[in-house]
Amino acid sequence: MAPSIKDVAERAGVSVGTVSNVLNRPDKVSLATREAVLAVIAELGFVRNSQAAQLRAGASRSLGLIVLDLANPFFHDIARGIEDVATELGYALVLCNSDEQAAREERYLRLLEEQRVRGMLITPVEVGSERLDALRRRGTPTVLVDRHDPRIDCCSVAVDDVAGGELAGAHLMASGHRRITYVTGPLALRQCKDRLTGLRRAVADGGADPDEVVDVVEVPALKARIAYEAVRQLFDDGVEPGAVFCANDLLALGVLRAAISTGRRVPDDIALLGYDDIEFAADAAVPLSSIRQPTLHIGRTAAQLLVEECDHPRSHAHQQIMFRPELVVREST
Amino acid sequence: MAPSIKDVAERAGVSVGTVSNVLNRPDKVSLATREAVLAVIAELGFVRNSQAAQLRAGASRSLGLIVLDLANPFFHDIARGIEDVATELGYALVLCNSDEQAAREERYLRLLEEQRVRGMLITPVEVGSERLDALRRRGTPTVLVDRHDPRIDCCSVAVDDVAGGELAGAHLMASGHRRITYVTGPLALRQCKDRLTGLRRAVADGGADPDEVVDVVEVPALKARIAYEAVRQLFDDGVEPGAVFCANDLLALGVLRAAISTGRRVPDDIALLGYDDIEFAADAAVPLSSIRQPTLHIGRTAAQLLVEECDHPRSHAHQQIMFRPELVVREST
DNA sequence: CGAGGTGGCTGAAACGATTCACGCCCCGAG
DNA sequence: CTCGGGGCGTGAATCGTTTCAGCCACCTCG
Repeated sequence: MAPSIKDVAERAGVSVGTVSNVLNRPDKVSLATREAVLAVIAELGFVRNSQAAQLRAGASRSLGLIVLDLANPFFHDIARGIEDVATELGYALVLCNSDEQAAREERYLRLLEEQRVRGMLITPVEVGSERLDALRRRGTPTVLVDRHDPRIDCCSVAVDDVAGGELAGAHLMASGHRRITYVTGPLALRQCKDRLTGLRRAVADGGADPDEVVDVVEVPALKARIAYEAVRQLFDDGVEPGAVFCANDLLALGVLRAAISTGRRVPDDIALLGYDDIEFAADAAVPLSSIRQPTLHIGRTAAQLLVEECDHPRSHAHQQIMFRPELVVREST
Repeated sequence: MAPSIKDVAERAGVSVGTVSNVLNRPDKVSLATREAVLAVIAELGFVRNSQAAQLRAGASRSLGLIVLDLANPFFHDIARGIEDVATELGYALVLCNSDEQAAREERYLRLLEEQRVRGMLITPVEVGSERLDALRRRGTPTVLVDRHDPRIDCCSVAVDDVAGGELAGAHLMASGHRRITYVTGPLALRQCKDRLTGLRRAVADGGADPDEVVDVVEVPALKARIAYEAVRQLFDDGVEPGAVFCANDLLALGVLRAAISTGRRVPDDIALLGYDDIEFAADAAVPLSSIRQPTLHIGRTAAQLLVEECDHPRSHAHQQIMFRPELVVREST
């Protein structure tokens, strides 16, 4: 089949040990031999079998990443940051998409553990997964991404959603709004709830009563269409929200569509603020103001923490890192 | 370190062969032994080392996929289709993102070959890559995705872009437009060129002169912002395109923004037709008509072809499959 | 009672790369 | 001339799993 190091050795008239040395510590081999071996490698089209190498070495040079949804620009950018750092530091990244299904997550966890990844980055479908815990106990360094789990002791990188909500609230208050509609996905999601908490806190800090200022419209999914329909319904009911803060940009896009399709002007009739600052936000019919999360940075940091733990397991100390989001003002507010 | 099959065997008081049998052909082992072994496996937290298994087996159960840009919904959906089929058929998928950089593609090709993937799915940065060719010659089954290369003999799955352009042209002609602006990325890209070819053909088929009907606006990148600026410029120059066909939805989103921000009505003042039917198309301020490519189906088919070749290399015959796109009419035309 | 079968299990070989203790050769110093 | 040492190479052991020839005990049937 594919030529092995042994075939190369035979053809070049040297021992397998020497071929291995050419590959891994060329300075230990005389120039003449090295060149002869390299010539044979090229001639035979030899490609190292990394499974065998890693089996012998006892540890691979790859990291596993399991995200909830690669189609989501938020996770996509995080993955990108992780990949960049992993590559820089000489690790390969195996990218997996759990699609928010525990069964898929479970399958990937097993797969990655069987492949003996050196470390794992994961946004778990639900915190406290048994399999994940087992993986950690068996000694695979693990970093939680966009999640914290106070019960388990490991590194994590997340974003302060309460602070994001505060940023939003402060911005809308500063623009003079005294009635703010919060369009959100299920409040059972921590992110959605935290952003509301922040929003109310900012309103209170502005000297107003959150209960009077903030109206909540909870929709069952973080999708543009759903928000569009919910807001159309609002309009039909005669409600005219002067300022809308959305739990993510997709919802905001839906609200924008509802406004534009009914002849309302943004930001004149309705101020609109999103969350996440996805790529489409800037290119929407009215460029959206949004709360930006430092996605690339999150990814980079997570990868750095993980590699640090992989490379220096003894001296490593777990860290829980919390990033602060940032307000991006465009034309919708 | 991690317990091996040998540790399990010792603890259970059986031979390693028996443990392996419990894992791989449980019917060959008596109930009592099987249960005893499984109990020890659970107790020790044994996880099979698939590197060793695959080394011994001489072939892995994983496929490699290298796409140009995972952030692009088109590729994302294709990847999804591939992943689904791979999983169904018992293969794992290793997902890589070349980001349209030849160097990254090259690196991933090497990585995947070293990992001995069983087969490869790829949208090459440029057709005729040396390394890819070498990989094929060395015997790794390969399927081209969204590309054809007449010079090399392998399976491929693509979409007929000329047909897509025709669909667009016919639709706009049928709506009574006798002046069509084609907003496109670099015509050096085959897709952009083919879609134009199709558009002109449809115009000719409709009994009109393509040179009179079709205006081309070529912009340097397939990005919303660029299209927005180009169309604003058009407006400033006093040009009023009655119908715009865009080489992809991102461009169309940019055109839509230009129209809305200048008070023009879609579709009344400008009919607008996109390409790809990305998720955002349906939720744009004015839901976009678009040409849909059967992305999931492309992915599924590509994976099926590849697995077929992997599983039956002797009887396999290469196929070049071409899908036809489909017109989706919404509110923008 | 013996031959033949069969179910259940054993143990060693093999996969391909890495590593390391050890040999060989040659040169220079004493 | 001898001894020591450095530079190059060698080849066997090793990683964890799978596979397969073969062994044992027991059963069945003539």
